[in-house]
Amino acid sequence: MYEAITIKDIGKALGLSTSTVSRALRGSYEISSETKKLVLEYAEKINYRPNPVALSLKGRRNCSIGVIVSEIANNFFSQAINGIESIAYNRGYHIIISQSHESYEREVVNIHHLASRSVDGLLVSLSSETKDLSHLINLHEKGLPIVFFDRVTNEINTYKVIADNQKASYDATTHLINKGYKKIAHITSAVNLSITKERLEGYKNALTENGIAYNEKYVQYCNHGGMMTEEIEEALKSLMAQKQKPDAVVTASDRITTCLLSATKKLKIKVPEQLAIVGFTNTNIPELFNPPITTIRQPAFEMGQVATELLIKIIESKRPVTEFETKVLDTELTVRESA
Amino acid sequence: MYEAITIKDIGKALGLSTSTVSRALRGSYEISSETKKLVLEYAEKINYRPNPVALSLKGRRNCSIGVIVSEIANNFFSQAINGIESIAYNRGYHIIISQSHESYEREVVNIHHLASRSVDGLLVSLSSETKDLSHLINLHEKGLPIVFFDRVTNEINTYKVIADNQKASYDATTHLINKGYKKIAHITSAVNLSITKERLEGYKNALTENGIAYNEKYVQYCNHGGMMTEEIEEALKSLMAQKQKPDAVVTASDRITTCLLSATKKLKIKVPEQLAIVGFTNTNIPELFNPPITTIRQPAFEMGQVATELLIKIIESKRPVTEFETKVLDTELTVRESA
DNA sequence: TTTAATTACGCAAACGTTCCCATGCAGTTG
DNA sequence: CAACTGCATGGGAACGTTTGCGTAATTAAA
Repeated sequence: MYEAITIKDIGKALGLSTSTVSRALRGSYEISSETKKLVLEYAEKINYRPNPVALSLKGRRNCSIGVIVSEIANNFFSQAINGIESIAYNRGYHIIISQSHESYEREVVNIHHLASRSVDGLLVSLSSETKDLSHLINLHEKGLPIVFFDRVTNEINTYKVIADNQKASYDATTHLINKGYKKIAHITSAVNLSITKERLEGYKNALTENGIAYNEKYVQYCNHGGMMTEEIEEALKSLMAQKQKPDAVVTASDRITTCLLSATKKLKIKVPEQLAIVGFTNTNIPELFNPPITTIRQPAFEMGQVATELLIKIIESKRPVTEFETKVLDTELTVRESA
Repeated sequence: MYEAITIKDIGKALGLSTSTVSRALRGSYEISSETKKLVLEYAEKINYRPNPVALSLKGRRNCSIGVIVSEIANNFFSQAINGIESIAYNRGYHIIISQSHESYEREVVNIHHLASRSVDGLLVSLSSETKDLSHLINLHEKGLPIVFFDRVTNEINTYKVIADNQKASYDATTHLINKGYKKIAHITSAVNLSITKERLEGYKNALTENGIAYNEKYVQYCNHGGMMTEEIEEALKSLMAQKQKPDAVVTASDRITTCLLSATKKLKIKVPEQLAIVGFTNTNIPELFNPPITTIRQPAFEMGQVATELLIKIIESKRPVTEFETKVLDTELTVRESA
């Protein structure tokens, strides 16, 4: 279709073999500086670009990183992606973004696609449906560098970057308790996600430490993570239908928080009078909501940056990396009118 | 790195040549049905996946579509991408997303990267800095299918998908006029974008048709399209510093609208008492803002879908497509309290 | 029975690049 | 002057796949 300029064309034009041209372009010490200069200048002139597909076939790095998240249309992830890109761009890497839409099947398909297009590494935030990790374990065992962020797993030993979810929801819950709320509910994501567990843990700890009994009925899991508004609405209805209506709620994700606010409006529940809300969200405009919303903000951009740095570190490491750690970044609780 | 299963492995295991295996997998008529069955079953069994990199090298389609937008962290674009993906996924295409961050340079680099990874086609929404289109013209002339959406150009003859921007901002402006506002400002994106021109046109038309003089000073261009909050704040300050302060404003993009609302809060300008606002935005939660905001909503998801269908149509067309059209989709004005 | 057609398969080139292994030549050493 | 070294370069295989062409075996037609 496009007849791109190849190394052969250069060779032909200059009366050199392809091997010489290839070496000259890579600056091999074997090539005389005159020839190098000649080749380099000519290549520059005709605007030669090596064909990355051919490079991939030869098994060389192609300086691209695959990113898979559940949903781009989500403040947290889009900010994280911007962080990823900010580092990748500086280090000469391209990023290829893919979405799982919280579907296990799509996650598998997309990860295979990325791997088979021979990205040099993968930045992964798991879908909420994912329980079986064999697709990733396979790739990891074959040596593909992988770094997890936000939604991680401990079935794979590699670098992970997460927010201090446990502490964040502990603080949020404690804040509510200190404000005098006693019947605090928790609306959270799919039960098997790492973030769900961590956030639930913090919530529980805060309750028990303050002598409030943990009530299972106050915890609502949303398997679609807020992608479906009905789900949140159901959760809210189910909470408000209980004999002991909760007077506050800690929400565990970006979409859940905004959807919940929407749902309270729809069901005419007054915030914070009837129900106080403090939620995880990375919206840029929490103060514009009615009421301005008390938020737990994750350092999304920074998480993306850190994850990318770690990934590139593995990719560029001469020897296989075997010592990994999990970076835990601080969150930020900002109190506004909703709680 | 990963030793994937190749066609050779299958051949070796089955005592067949690679060509036979290849043909059997593609269902060639030259291969006996027994052999086909044998190969197919074995391939299935060992979970063979053709190497897309090798396929690309051979110049075959690889069923992937490159998408470039200015910014993912933008309701309009993330919804459009979801629309793109919904079609692509059904038709067996993968999408590779890239951001220009409104930078011409990044747009060029990323488009080259996508093209050189031999995507089958490109879905493009131009960056606000882009004036020179030679990078795209080149690819287009070489036969790479390209469809533009939202931010288009008429320098390239291909399919385009846009919202009816002219009508949308005409309607919005008319709505303000009907509400009694007379001093209507317009905060918009970079001056050279197609959407900017179209939206400005509608704004102007509404004014003149209602006997209101068009005032150049009431139009503020934001070259970063709302990516920088300061820019919007400056625009607002500059408007409010005029002798004849505007009493209403039509904002021309997602980020501009929310940033403007933020800025009014910061500068303690009451909406809609001191300044009415109606804006283009695709936020899912316009009713949650304070005040609930009057919006012009673009059919982002649908635009993505239509653009993708058209692109795949070009990609899969046997003969070169030469007749193109520009699809114009309706927008939706929803009146809320901000105007 | 000979010849032609058909079927079912293999060989090898090609895509663009890298890289190991020559090869030729100049200069140096003994 | 033979043997070696170092240098600059070329030849060609390899990566995984497709595909044009060739060909053996079988079958059908003459």
